[in-house]
Amino acid sequence: MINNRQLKILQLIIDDFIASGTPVGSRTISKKSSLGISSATVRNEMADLEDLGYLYQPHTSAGRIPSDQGYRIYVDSLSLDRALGLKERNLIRSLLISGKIKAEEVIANAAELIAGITGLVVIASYPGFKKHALSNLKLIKISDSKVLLILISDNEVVKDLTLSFSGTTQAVLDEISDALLRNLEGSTIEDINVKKISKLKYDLENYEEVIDYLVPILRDTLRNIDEVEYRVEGFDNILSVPEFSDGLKARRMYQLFENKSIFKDIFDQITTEGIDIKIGEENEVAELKECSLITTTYRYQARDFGKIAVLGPKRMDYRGIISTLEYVSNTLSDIFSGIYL
Amino acid sequence: MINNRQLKILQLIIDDFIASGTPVGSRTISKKSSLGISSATVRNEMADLEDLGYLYQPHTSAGRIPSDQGYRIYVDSLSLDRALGLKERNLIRSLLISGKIKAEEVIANAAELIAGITGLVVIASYPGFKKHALSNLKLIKISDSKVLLILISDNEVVKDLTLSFSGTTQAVLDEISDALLRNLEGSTIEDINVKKISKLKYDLENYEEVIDYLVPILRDTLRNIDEVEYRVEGFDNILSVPEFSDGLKARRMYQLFENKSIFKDIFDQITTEGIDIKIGEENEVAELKECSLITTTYRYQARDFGKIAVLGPKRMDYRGIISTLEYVSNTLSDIFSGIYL
DNA sequence: ATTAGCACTCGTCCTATTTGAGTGCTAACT
DNA sequence: AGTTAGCACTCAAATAGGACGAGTGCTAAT
Repeated sequence: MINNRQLKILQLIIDDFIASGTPVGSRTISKKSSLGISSATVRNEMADLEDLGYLYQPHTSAGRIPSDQGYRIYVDSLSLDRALGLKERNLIRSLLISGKIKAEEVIANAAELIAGITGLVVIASYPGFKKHALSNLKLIKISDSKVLLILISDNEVVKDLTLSFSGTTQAVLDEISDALLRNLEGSTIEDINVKKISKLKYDLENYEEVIDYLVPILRDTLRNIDEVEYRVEGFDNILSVPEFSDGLKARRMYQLFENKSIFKDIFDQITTEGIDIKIGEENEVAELKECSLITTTYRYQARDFGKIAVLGPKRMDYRGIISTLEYVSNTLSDIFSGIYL
Repeated sequence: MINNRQLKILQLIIDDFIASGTPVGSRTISKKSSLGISSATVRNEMADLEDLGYLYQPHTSAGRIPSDQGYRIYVDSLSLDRALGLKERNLIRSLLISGKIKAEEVIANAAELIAGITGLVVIASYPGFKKHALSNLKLIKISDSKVLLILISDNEVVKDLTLSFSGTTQAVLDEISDALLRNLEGSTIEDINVKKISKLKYDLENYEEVIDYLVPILRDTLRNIDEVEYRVEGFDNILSVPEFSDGLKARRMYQLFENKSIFKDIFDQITTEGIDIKIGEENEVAELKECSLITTTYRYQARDFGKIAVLGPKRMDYRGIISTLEYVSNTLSDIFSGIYL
């Protein structure tokens, strides 16, 4: 299929293209390569590599550019040994263990760090909420017509929701809160349904009316809780990437990120644990077919994962990004498993 | 100083420049104007207007562009009668009264609406928190080591803060919450100090230790509550504005908005109530000296105001934006005063 | 005071022309 | 049989040169 020398040449071409962004010619490779090969030979090999679909020419008299397939074989053959030095590792770890309390903040911090290192956009997902058990709950009076509902899950995620709810006192709300919690504690959010809520009536005989009023509001509210939340860091980086810096493309990217549902699409295509790489057309999300996406998962609790993705042009530093992402996600897993407490 | 005809010509030039974005020549004005004036005459007047500092030429053989001073006199002479038709007013009002519950959502909604209408960036500030009285408070257990503090002010703003706080039960937290509220209710957030919190000890004899632990945490937390929060809508619009659409400028703008403190600077320069217009160099914020900023205030409660600003290139539709902003802020004031309940 | 007319300026657009980085192919070399 | 020197060829990008035209300022006539 592809012989050793061809692979070596392909790697050199891609390395050069990633660095320069311009099509790579045979002479450049001939000079660089330690193989002691003339440009004519390189030309012959390049022609073969093009026939195999790993390279293409933007126009006849230009150098070569890697195709998605070319990037793929390049990435698969990448060696990650010593990609990250001890210094870098220590720096990353110390920046991750920065004393943030909330899981959200830790993740946001990590995403920002990766964005800084890679100069690309980072998308992170927080652990889910719907699939976790309710561990605490409180209704708090905001005003005569509004009540705040606070939900806390056993993975320490906090949700607050404002309900329209009038004519009550905090004392009554406290009683209702206690009763709700008694009945719902331990249920997962998605298991909380009308039946469970309605049972409260037996528990709170004096407040039947209030319960009747509250049930439909609560049901609708719970139904609309998002399963996962997302965080984007380093969007501004993309505005400096030549591939995206014209106004129209930048705007499309911005608008893409405004609709949170895109993040679900992006992450749902990743089914494996650990590092996953989607190059160009390999992406199922249409808007990202000009991009590469490197994703990793971090372990949050026993069986719960969050994901972190780096998004950028296909021409990106795969080696560095993979190593960084791998190290950060491992460190996050350690942090959440309590190793650094 | 400047005579009637000169003003008229200046207005025509600026109208044309706002619409076209290209320097305006004497022939264009001569044809458009109802004054029945030849291009030569217009040229003479234009030369005078340039001497007066209202116009300038980007290069010798080009038409004229308004200076900041020119925009200023143009804006000051603007008539706003019937700038907004009944249809538009009704549409705006109906979109504002969209059944949102939270004040934050109402404002975000309004900002988005204005961004859509004007095609520019909108920055809105929510009413403050520190200067309002505390109306409700609750400590909620998140996990063994974390507690959530919910603060509600009498202007219905909700703040939630996560505290590091271990080894307690919800029952204890409820008692402490009640005691805290008894002592602090009605105080403004900025008035809550160590002395007030410490008095709790007399109220909660059994929990001295807990209180000792809580006091410094609470004090630091309260000190760090932001006075005002901000919301930006329509940032993507700026990516389509020719004046800002190159990558570097767009990135600078994005980064400018990432540091929330810039919003304080932007709004602090506005001291008047109602519509305020800052054109180019009139802006005290250095990064906005190429922009125009139109701000308005809306009344939230008796003596509390929020602000909404439209930010864009100096070449913007002042008339339309001012009218829209004025109408929206008035309608918001009405909504918050309860007229539409 | 206004305007027609004219010379002049200068950015923009269009059209060669040149340049140079690159290719593919062939024939000679090892 | 694989490698390489050599050469003709291609084509994007850079350069140079007009021509164009939108604009000005000034002057002289109305």
